[in-house]
Formats: sequence, structure tokens, C-alpha cells
Amino acid sequence: MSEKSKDKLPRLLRGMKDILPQDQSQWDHLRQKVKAFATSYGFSRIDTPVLEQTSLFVRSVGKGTDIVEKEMFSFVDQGNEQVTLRPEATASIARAFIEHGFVNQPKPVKLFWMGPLFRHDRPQAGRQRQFWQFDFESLGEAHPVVDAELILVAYTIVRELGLEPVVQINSIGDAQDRERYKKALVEYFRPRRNQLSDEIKKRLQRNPLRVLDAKEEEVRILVQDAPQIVDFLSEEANKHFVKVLEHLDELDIPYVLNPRLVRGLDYYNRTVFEIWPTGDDTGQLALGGGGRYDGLVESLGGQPTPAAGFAIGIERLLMKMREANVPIPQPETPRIFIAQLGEASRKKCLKLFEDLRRAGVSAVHSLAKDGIKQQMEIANRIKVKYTMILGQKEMIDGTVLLRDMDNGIQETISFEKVIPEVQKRLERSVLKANRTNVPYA
RNA sequence: GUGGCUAUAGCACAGUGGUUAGUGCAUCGGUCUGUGGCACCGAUGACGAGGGUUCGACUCCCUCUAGCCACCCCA
Repeated sequence: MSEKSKDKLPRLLRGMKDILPQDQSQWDHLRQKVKAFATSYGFSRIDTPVLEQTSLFVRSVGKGTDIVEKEMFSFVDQGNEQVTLRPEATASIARAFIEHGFVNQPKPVKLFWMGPLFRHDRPQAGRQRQFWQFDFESLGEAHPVVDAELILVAYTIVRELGLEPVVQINSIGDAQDRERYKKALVEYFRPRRNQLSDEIKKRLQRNPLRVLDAKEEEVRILVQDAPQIVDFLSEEANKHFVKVLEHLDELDIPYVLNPRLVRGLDYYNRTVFEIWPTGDDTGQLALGGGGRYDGLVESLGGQPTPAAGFAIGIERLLMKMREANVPIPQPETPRIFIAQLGEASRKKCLKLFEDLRRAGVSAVHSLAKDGIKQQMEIANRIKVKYTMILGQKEMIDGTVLLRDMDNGIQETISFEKVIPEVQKRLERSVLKANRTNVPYA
């Protein structure tokens, strides 16, 4: 260390996080559950590459969006190709849908996706530059029941993971509806221009919908009386929205009609929704969101394909689960430690370790250590149930000492019988021990 | 991209414009070449980076980097 200056040491890139061994059980637990949900709701898994053509995201997410304007990890590769680390999943899924002829499958095509995404934002609470999402997408059906099913899935997953989500929902209509609405919005604000900040004025010009989610108090007050997009929906879009809500009522899913909910990606139309944790009324830490994107596949060159989907952020989910002290099953810890004494015993013990593994018993050893005391300390530290001791004496007798670490009782067992004996005892102790759940921590 | 706060060992925290920067936990070793939870002893290991002010900077100033928080936006 003294020789090397510290700035030469390799370091984590900004906004990147290692997922350490002690956090893996939470991640595994969560991912496993999400996978099980996907299967039970009939969504098939699809994985897409981390790297895609830059144009894919520019065309789908939209040129004027923050994601494309300032958050993409883009570069030119050695083959002079413009590439981007995926900032979201839906575009890739739509690309795969087109590329692999999913049009020829029965509709809707229900897909499940899980993986890391990359956005070059400034890190803060619940935000990293590499983060995980899982996505559920349903392609090929325009019917509102599809929207409702997706909301059901999103809501249920979050709920069954131990949180109390609230669905925020809105309809942003179809393209023509939005055009008429934008005009009305601009007109509404025109006589009130002097009350607006420069930033808001700019938004009003570039993307009037953005004014709706402004955080400034004065603007929010104005927004309350501003025209609402629901009043500008075409008859079909309105019917569609009403049907989605009827389904949610039937399912007893609590939702909040949020006329100010607009989403930051260009491909959305009609139904948009977000999943907020209870207690968050700003949406600052939305767990996820989604909506309908009927035009996306076609705009990327595929057949006209109505579709909808949602994404949920895994780190945010974990964060909220920790905050809420949601219990998580303890990871399996090893129950057996192998302690050895002497060169011959060491050889025997590595073999024993492997034999145990083959018998389905995962043991821990520290074969590199010499002193039995050190080994016992380690066994104690990792809280195994039994320690198997093989010293010179046992080597001569062809036995193993089996020490119960809770009460210190030791028994001599013949070497041949020790594996079945250990299996038997572990089974018994598993039955006895009531599985304890500890909170995410 | 903008703003505020912060940066001392693996972790949690002390500390000072002036010899060798402390403590607890952890790690390694010893007391203790056949037995853990205890105790005692010892060792390893840090002032984020670069520049400036100063006789002297870990301490004061600037820049950078990173972290946290907020804005923008989103997961």
C-alpha cells in the first residue's frame, strides 16, 4: 500500500454497486419469487443482450426524452458501430419480437425479462447507474383486459413480497387525443404565463405534458384547475380506460386516478400506471411503472402490434422491503465442520469432504490450518451443529469423533458409518428446528 | 446536468496547525502441537486524490474524485 498511491487502486465506477455475499440471499429470494410469479401467470422468460444499437433506443424511447438526451451509456465500438448499454428493456423485447417472428405465435405473447440496466444519472437514494429490473410484457392484444392483467401481476407481486403498493393510473389517450390536449393545456397556461418559472415555460413549449408533474407549489396549484387529459380522450380510448378500471374494481385492486401521471418514454399511449409504495405521495420512489405501447412494434418496423407491459426496479423493491422489515428465509448455513490433525488425516478429510458433498451434506473445513483449536474456533464462529474430528488416534482406529457443538457431547463413530449417521442426525435437527425468519437487513 | 452536506484501517467511531494518528469489532498469531464460546498478550491495517497557504497540513484554502441527500427525470 505504501508503494502504491491510492488513486491507482481500482475502484467502483460511479453509481455502480457490488452485490456482496451477505446480500445474495435477499437477491436470490426475490429473483426466485419473481420467476415463480412469471411462470404461474404464464409469462415466458426472454433475455436480451446488454448492448444494442443506439438507434433502437433513440427510435423507441424518443429523441426528446431525458433517457436518450443525457442518460445513455453510448459509444462507438471497434467495428465503428454506434452502441448503447440498454437503459430499459421494452425496446429490446420489441426488437426481439420482430426479429424472431413472434407475430406468428398465438396472441398475446407474454414475456418475462429480468436483468441489469444502465442509465448515466446522478446517483441518489434508490438510484444507481446500473440497476436491475424485471419486466412483464404482453404483446399482440389491444383488449383492456390485457392492461388489467398486467396491473394485477404488478400489484400482486409487490404485495406478496410483503409491501402495500398503491396503483396510480391514468390514460394519456392516443396520439390525436394528446395533440388536442396539449393545445388546450398551452391555452390554459397562456394567460397565466407570468406565474411560471422559465423552466416550466420551456417545458410548456417543448413537452406540455411535462408541466403536469412539475413539483413547484405554484404550478401544482395551477395544474389542479388545468384541463385534464381524461376529458380529451376519444370515445374508444375512454371506453378502453373505463374497462380497465372496471377490471381493477372487480379484482379489488386499490388504485388512485392520477390525472397528472404521464410517463417519460415516448412510446406509451392510453393506459399508464405506476406502482407506488404506501406513504409515498410524490412518486419519487416509484417501485415501477408501465403502460400500453400500441405503436412501438410498428414504429420499429414490425407488424402493427398492440402491446402493454410494466417494469419494476429490484433495488427499490429490496430497499422498501428492508424498510418494512419484511421477513426473509435464512440462507442455508453449513451444519458440519471437518477438523483434522496431522498430514494423513488431512488427506483423509479432503476425501471425506467430497464424500459428504456427494451424499448431499455440505460441510465446511479449514484443511489448511494445523491447530485443532483454531479449527474449533472457526467451527464455533460459523455456528455449525456438528464438528467431525479426525486425529491420529481416529486414523488408527478407523473412527471419527462427532462433537455436538451445542452441548459438547462427543461420540466415537466408525468411519464407514459416519456419513449416514450425520445425515440421520441432521434430518432430525431440521425437523426440530422451527425455521426462523429474519427481516431484510 | 444543477445544488447542499460529507470523506481517518475491512466495519463503527475518536483526534490534533508541531515527535511514532487512537479505541472497539473483525483479521492473523501467541498464552494453549487433541478440542470452540471466556480471558490476557502481540501483530497487520487508515488520514480519498492533486495543488496551494505555512518553517511545518491529516487539520486551513482551492480543484478533482467518490458517497449521501435534494432537483431534473426515472426504477
